[in-house]
Amino acid sequence: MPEKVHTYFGALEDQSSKKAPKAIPEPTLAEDVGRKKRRNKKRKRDEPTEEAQAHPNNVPARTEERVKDLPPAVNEPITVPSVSKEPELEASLDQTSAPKQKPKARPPKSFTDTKTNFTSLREKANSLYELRKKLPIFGHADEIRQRLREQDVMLLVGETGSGKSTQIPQFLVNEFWCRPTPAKVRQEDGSEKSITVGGCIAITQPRRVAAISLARRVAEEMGTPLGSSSPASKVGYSVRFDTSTSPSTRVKFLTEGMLLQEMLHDPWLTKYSAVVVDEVHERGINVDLVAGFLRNLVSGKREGRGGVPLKVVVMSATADMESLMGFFQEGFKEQEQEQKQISNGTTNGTTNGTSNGTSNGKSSEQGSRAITACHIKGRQFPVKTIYSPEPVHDFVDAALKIIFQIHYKEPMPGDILVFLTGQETVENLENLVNEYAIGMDPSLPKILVLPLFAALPQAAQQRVFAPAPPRTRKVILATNIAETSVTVSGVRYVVDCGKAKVKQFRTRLGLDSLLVKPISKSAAIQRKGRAGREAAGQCFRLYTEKDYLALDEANTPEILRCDLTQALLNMKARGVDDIVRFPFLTRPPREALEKALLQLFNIDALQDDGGISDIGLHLAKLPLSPTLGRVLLAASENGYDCLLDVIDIISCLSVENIFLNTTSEEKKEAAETARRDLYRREGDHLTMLSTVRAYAGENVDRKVWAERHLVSHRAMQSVMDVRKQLRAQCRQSKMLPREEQNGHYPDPSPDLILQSFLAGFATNTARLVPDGSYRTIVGNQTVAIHPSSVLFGKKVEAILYNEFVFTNRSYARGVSAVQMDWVGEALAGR
DNA sequence: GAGCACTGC
Repeated sequence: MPEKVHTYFGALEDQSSKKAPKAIPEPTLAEDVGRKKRRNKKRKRDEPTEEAQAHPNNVPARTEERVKDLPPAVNEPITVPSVSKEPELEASLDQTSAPKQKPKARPPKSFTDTKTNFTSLREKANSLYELRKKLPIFGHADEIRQRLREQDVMLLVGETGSGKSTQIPQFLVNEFWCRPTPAKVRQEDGSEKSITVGGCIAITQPRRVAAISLARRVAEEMGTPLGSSSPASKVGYSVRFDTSTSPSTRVKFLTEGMLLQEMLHDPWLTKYSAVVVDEVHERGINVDLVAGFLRNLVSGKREGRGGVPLKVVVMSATADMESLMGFFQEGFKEQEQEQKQISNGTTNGTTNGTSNGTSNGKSSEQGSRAITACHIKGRQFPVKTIYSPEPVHDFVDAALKIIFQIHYKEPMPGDILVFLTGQETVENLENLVNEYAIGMDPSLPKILVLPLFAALPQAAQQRVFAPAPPRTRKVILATNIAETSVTVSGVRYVVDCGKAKVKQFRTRLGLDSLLVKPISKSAAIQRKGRAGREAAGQCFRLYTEKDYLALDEANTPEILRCDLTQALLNMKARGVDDIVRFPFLTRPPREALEKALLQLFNIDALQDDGGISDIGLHLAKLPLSPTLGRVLLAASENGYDCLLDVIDIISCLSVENIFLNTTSEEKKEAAETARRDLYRREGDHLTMLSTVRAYAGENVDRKVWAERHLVSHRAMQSVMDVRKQLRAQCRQSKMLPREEQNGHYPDPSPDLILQSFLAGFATNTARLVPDGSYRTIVGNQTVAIHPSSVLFGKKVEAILYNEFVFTNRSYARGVSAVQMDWVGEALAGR
């Protein structure tokens, strides 16, 4: 039986004690994104077939007559015969609180599509509607709409399974405030310009897969084609390398990074009537920036939107709403104070209607200035927690015992998901389980061990999603990837080691460290929840209850753990002059901010007065770290050939490792032989270049080529995507000639290439000292060349490195040999 | 002698 669904709404009455309807598993977000072209082609091929299968009696319509009488894209109702009252459809008709608008005052653009089978799309949508009605959030549609009519900012806690990500955009899309609105904005020269503001809802997601699969699901539910597949499509998405929207798009799922990028070009987000920020609790650095910019946008005078409000919905799965509430309130307060000062302090009624954490909306004199909050309980089956009675020293060993204990005692079906720290522990445990399984009682069900980590080739990852063979229990050994990015169905038992590898940037040393640390309570709860998606489950924590209680409440926000150079560049490019006054959701330490500013000065991204330079503006628009972007600009001054070569290398540096890890001795030797013709004695940078050139020049079968050279085909596909994007961007900004010359590339010039790199990485250098070790030139830290480098074990005058990381010791990764006088010149030039 | 997870016009 499902747990009781308990739902309450702000300060309103408690509606608990309703029984939950039968759970519907959310669509899994685990599907492979694949490559853009392949998917786009596939989608076009597959969709009609899928529909035909779903409705065997429905002959796919070729006809135009069905299509031509479709209403325009906006306000097109889906007829739901069995439902007497569908709140969503009434939204645009309900004018009790909305200002009256002539229905056809400004008819939205209509685009016709003669190819899509709209009838079958609608039938699908109608059948999905029955499932939507059962989502915990569904009953609150009216209330949510009502509140957002009155207020601009809403905070929504929606637990896993509440349906918030798919339903909220549908609740809002037909609201009167969500229509394109004509507005006048004052331009820099003082003249007025007429523009259209709004009409579209943006929903941000931290991950690409989530953005794409949510868009696909919402398109189905709304009975509209997806993205660019039809000009009449109302739902689209936008992620790097893959944007699929149409002229009629009204609901757009995008990654946080993509929204930031859009904001660089359109700071007032004039396309949007609302921005829904989903999964804020994950607190990636991009979501912090988005939140800061949005706060400035809603609490400011909206002059760039001609005064048209922007609605902001901030959604989180965990209940830490107080800090968010305070965050947005402060923005409104600051603005009130400013206005007070302007109007000489004679305004009245400045009390904010949100003092006790909730707002009843109507009473607030600030109207749209108030913030409203609501909490929707999720749908989750109960999960029993079993703690280790004693502290555990070896969690691999402890996990092994628990896995077999579960397997012997617990009934089938019920797969086991084990959370470990990394590839190494996963592979160790994999071997152990397989060894023990050999001696298992043959009358017992079999065990199928499946590793799952990001570096695993795609095909191996997919095995995890296949259902277990008969009489077999799946044991999935996963890293953090299974905590948020990937949902595995069939899991009823979770084993949680309580640890994860965490990356932490140490400002003072300019060093990234990757260390095993205890997870937070909210991560522990998230892991546990993975056992209760489909039925009641159990979670075995390989730590004591006391240890659990001592854990941090939430994960450390990324903004406190990473290099801030890129974030600050983005802010500067958006015209934030005073970084210290920027509304940070969590303020990073002053030292970290200063260090990042210094770095931006060092690469000429800022002028002496702290304002952004032309170089900085250019860098902000590149899909690269500012440092790599600087290298690209430097290379462009060394001629087309150098720039093309540097693009190839930068493309490699901005994706995961392109060389496959070799585990066995045997493979290692094979790899050495296979890769010998790729290795360059100048170092890793030139080795990457020769690899990209060889891969790109392979016309027969790149996959086979990659396998033979023990190069990751998946990584190389990303490299080619980045390379293409960077080349296109360089052509656009005239750094490369318009035409792509597909000719023969001359031999690279290692000196020019490495000198270009020094323009961004002059401080990432080390020299050989008499004892045979390397010391950083700035800071005099000892650093060792990473074993994955082609220069590992070699001694050269000086090295340039891409990354300085600490695991067991300090390593330089991505290393090339440079001359000391180049380094001297690069450092003197600043 | 070694590789947590995400992400970008």
